[in-house]
Amino acid sequence: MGLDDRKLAVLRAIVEDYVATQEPVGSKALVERHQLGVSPATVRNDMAVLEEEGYIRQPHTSAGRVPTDRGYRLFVDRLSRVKPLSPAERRAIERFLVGAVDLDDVVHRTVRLLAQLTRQVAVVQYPSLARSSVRHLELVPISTTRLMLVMIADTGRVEQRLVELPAPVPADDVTALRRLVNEKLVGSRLSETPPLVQALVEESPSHLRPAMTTLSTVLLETLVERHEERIALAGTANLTRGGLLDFQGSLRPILEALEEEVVLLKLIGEAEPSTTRVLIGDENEIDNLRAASVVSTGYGPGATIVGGLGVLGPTRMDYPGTIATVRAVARYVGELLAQN
Amino acid sequence: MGLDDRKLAVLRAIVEDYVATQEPVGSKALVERHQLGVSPATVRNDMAVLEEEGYIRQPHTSAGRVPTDRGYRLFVDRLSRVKPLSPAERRAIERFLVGAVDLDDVVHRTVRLLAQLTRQVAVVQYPSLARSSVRHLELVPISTTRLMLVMIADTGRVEQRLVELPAPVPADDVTALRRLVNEKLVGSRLSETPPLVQALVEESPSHLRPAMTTLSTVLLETLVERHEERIALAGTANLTRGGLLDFQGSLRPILEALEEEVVLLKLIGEAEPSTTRVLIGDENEIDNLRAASVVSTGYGPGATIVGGLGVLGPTRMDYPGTIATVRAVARYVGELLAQN
DNA sequence: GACTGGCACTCGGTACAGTCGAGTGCCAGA
DNA sequence: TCTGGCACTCGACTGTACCGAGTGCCAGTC
Repeated sequence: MGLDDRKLAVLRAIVEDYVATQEPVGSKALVERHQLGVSPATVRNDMAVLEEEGYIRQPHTSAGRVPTDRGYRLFVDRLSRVKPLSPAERRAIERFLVGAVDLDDVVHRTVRLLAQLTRQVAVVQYPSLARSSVRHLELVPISTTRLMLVMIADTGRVEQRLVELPAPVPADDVTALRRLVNEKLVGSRLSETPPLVQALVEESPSHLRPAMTTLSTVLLETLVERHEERIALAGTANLTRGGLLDFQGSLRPILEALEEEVVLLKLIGEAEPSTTRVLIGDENEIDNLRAASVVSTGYGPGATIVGGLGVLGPTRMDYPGTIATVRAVARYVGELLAQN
Repeated sequence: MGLDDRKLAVLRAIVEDYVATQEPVGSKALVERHQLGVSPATVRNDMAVLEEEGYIRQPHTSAGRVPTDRGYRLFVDRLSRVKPLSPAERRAIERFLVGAVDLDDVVHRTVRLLAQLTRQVAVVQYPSLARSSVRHLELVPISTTRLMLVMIADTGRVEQRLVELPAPVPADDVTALRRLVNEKLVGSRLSETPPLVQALVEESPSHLRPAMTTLSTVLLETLVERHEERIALAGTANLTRGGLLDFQGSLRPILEALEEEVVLLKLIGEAEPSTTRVLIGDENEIDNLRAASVVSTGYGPGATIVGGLGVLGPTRMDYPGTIATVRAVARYVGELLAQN
């Protein structure tokens, strides 16, 4: 049972109108606003088919039609025309991102920009440590038995951990430790460090062995294994746009999900190069977000991906516009990172 | 026109009942639930006086009474009895905060704990740089003309900035710079550094002068002047408790305000030692938060204050319980910080 | 003078009936 | 295959009536 071109055009028109007006759209309004070249009655027949196929549905008998998740999916996959960014948006992006002083700043600006442009909830993942390389490791003595380990990654991320040494370590030894770890680890990807760290312990002179052992434990455990991912969020106030119509009036589950970093990471962290992922309503694995859609993509300097970013909004969302914006922002951020 | 003891008891009963039930409380229900020892008619007379004085009001003619902001204020100042923490809460606090590995971790755990215990929106300010001292400054060469400046503060905060040097600086000079800044600045409070930094530039050998000048600019501008405050937030989902009754159904302004770091800082950042500040509804200077109350206090190791924390909720809030929890959490966090 | 019981009154909430109109499905005809 | 027409459905809105919680007031009592 194929859908001919006109039926697809009808679906597209329904999606576009519903997204714009937020009201179920009827056959009459449809022919008035779009040049379909047929009468309302014909459109009604098409609608009946579309409904049977599960692309649209009627909220109640005497109302217009509303797209289903499946309808949005078809729309996104086959019907939406790419919407180029307006010059104003383009300018906004550039203006927003120049002058960022450090990574924190870049991420914060980006997430706000994204929230503002899409008028939805924006999420930006910090460059993943798993995808970073070590640029420098610093050991700062806090007391004789305590070191602050500072790792600077090539992506700009800086992580610090307190290391409790088993025994006091003199300043000279700290210098030696610093030299050793830097020689061995600088330049390598964090995901590849475990064997290197192992070797580091084995190769270190015996008087440094105990300290190096604790140090390596901290390194492995906190930086590599449970690789600390960070997330920035903005625009939650946008959830309240459209009154209580979106999310059927229960913001609760959405807000709860947004507080779980793990959930957010799942949403936007699994980015693949140069694809933009769109999850619509039910397609979402997280129950709390079944009423929402997510548009996400990866970003990074050049062609490599170091993290993800995206937005979350009602299924009734301007997909073409949102996709365009998300992509554009990701590209700009990538360029920005490439400069450093 | 003094309020005698019974009128105060009536006000207290109204506040307690309204907070518990979220429904306007009438004279009859009041005498049933509290041992006031008088008849409903008498209570009604008292209520009339309380209303005249602006402590309570009637949402509509045929309804019970509801406390006004002024009523809550009186309640908080003179009527509420301190509510000791339950052992369960006490245990929760301890359990939640042990095992924190670094400052980020402490702050995140704290803000979640606070949100969970009070069932409201929790805000925790990172230890303020203005109130921190320099523990160590590190310069990491990124390229010949770029340094990463890492400052470790005694409060555990670690800040990094990229420094663009006017001309290439050899490794030896970086070492010299590092030694100079550390000698001069370690141990001093950030708020007191400007004259020291000035001296640093003037005293530095001429071949280091240009680099030191840029370095000092970065130091002053980004770390001292617009001293970067950081904030953690949790529990926004709690805003949706109590349906749409609180905040008269418009979460919007609240969510917007919560996204503004400046606003949050104003709320909880102006902490004075050992006081717990309670801002009720209208008392709040921020228009968007006129429908909310804020309970905040300072925290820090020992008696010193390094930052603020607090919660935000509906004016209809369990003030005694919230105040007790906020204080307790602040105390525990202080102890935790003192250990480092 | 302070408290109480009684009573009339107010007014939001709910239930119900009636009307309106947008939108549909179906069918006969072009 | 499309179209115009028509009967039908059902949510939204309006107006009415009623109930009851809660009040204010007043006369009476301690």
